[in-house]
Amino acid sequence: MEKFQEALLAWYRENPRSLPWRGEKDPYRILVAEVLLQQTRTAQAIPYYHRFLARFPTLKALREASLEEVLKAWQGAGYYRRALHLHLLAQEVEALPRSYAELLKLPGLGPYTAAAVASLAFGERVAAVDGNVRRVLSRVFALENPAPRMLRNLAQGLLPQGEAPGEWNQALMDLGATVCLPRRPLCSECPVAPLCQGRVDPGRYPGARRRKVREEALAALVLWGREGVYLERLEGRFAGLYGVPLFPQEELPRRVRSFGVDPRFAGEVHHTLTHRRLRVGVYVAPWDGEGAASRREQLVDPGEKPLPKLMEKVLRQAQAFLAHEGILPFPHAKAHGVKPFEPG
DNA sequence: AAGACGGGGGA
DNA sequence: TCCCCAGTCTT
Repeated sequence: MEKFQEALLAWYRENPRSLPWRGEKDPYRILVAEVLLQQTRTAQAIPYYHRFLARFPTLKALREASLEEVLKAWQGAGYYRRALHLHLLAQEVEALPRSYAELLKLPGLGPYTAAAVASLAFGERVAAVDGNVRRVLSRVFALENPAPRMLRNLAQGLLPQGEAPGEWNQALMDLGATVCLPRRPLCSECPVAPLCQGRVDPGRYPGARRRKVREEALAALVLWGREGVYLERLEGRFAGLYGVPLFPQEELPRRVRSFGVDPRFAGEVHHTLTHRRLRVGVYVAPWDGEGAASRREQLVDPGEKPLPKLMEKVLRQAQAFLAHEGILPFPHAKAHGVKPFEPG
């Protein structure tokens, strides 16, 4: 496999991607990049990388911030548990541990991220196996459905002796990201194509994972007043973020009764998650919190809270409806701009 | 082993 | 539409 290593390293020296965290030495900044990159495309992660680090430049700054501030900086990036784990981790350790084994114990760090940080920041000889590496190795060795364990062993055995482990890991990932593409790989440009056992049928390796998408009918209740909208801290899905009450469609009558309101239908919004298609009926009602003193203080400007994209859609829909009806919108209306109301 | 967890981009 | 992304955590 020496030829494989030489060919890939030679290619990488000529074709490295230019990324904000390339050449970065600060383990904390490397960690933030790697966590942001979990299940997230590089192009999507880059703006958040800059935003997050501008706000929390050091582990200490992150530690001293509130969870809500951290989530606010993460808003829009998705998989919000990542932000929670980063904040948690900052409380747990004074400084980042320097070994793979210790890094693996931290919340939010699995085999990939621990290996990436250990190799990139501390030069440890551990292979980082992400989706790119999985795809590259599956093709090179014609593996249709390799187990994570055997893939890690395989990658570990491939680490070259004379090369910095971090460089090697990045070389493998760059190849996957720019040449060994999921669909229609650019085999004619691939430095290891002559050694690739899967080249005859790249689409076969690794085999496709199928996922079933289920539909969910929900209702959102937008209670608005002069001071803002009634928001609560969400649990389960979008845990830690804020939003208007969201529940299964069939619970609408019960929830309406419990708030003592008489809402109007403001339209529907759709939102897709990895394994779910959400169809959300938006219902709006004026509300001043009367008869529910404990809730009155929850009337806030949504712009101040970390909201998931779904809630932004819901609020936009509600606000468009109110504008269409000539009703005074809630304070945050201007922040998002008013879109024409579209019935149905 | 399977499901949950966001959001977006490319074919 | 479907795929899947520099994955991790929980049943």
